[in-house]
Amino acid sequence: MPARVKSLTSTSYVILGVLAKGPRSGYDIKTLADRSVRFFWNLSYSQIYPELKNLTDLGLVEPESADRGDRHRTLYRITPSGVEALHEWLVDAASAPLELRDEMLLKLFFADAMSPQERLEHVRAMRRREQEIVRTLRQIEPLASSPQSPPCRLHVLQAGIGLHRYYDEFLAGLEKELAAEVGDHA
Amino acid sequence: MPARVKSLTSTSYVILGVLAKGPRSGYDIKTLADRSVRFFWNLSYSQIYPELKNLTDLGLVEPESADRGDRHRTLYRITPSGVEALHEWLVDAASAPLELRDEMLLKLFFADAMSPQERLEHVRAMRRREQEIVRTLRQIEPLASSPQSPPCRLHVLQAGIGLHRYYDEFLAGLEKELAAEVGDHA
DNA sequence: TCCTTCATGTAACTAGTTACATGATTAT
DNA sequence: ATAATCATGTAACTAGTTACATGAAGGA
Repeated sequence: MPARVKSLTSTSYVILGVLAKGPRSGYDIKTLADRSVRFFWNLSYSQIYPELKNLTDLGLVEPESADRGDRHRTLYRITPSGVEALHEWLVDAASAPLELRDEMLLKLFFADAMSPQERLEHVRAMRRREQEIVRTLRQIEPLASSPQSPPCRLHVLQAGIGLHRYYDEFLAGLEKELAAEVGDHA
Repeated sequence: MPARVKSLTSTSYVILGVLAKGPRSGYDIKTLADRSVRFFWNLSYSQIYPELKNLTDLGLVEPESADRGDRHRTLYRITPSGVEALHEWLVDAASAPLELRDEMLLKLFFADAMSPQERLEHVRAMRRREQEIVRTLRQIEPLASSPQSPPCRLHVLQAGIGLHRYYDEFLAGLEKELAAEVGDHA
């Protein structure tokens, strides 16, 4: 008797999508997700392990023991039903909304309650953050450019790099404007 | 004896930020947020009303009855402690991470399991979504450009418009590439 | 009369984060 | 030795969504 089974969420499909390339452990899934989808869909261990159980109950993945010495390890393999479920989700054209949450942009929105100097410092902090994200994404680029990796992976990475570069450039314009106001040309 | 008080979240500060302009009802806060911060920080009634109580317990806002006829109505006014709390949050330079969640980008990431035609259709759906967001944001522009509105409001709106326009342009390039592949020049 | 807007809230659920807990293997 | 990586999970909490529930005022 299977445990009460939950329906699938985007997180479930991320896991199925990763497993579509071959059997992986929960740990592998986390590592791979951190190097790819993390920037627009983050996963944590406390979501992955329970979800692997749920997918097993639904017959969409199958666990297989793959211990290495005393270290116990379970690989999960996607089943034909799993492949089917993944494909159904993929081709569903229902347009999900983009969700953006940016506390720093929120602060910028209320920045009239800050001094011009504080505003300027805030925009600079935002720029540092964006530049850091771009650096991180660029480090992944060689992986996504390899011939084993399908082109869509690189497309998505380039979208991410482009968006964060655009954001930084926008903030650069704003920084200039605010710096002129303050008389700070650092 | 105040109820158990929760500490402040970004959502609390959005409410304080709105109330900094003057007393508002929960309903007003929702309406204003929907026309401004919604695109990078969404609020729902079921967050607003309990949070107004919490902020009251903390002494950061004060309720005042402002019934209109038989329709009962409570306005909340920010207190000096509330203004202080808002300012402390604003100037805290701790760089919060940007959170982006985009299920459609997720599908694009796994698009190698789709046919080229399906991929193309997906990118077109994404473009329609981005164009719709840009249209909505542009409708807000006159409000944010008015002299009563501080410049930071307009800056944030322009950041949003720019980002979504950039996203659409990126997808346009991708669409072109995929259309050439499929031999579809619609 | 009927629809929209104004107005306030709760209950139940779903999703996600953080902290905790453990221990083997591999590289330095 | 010891630090990093591999490996798996739970418990408690926090945040957020969806559905429900109600009703007055104002405009068409």
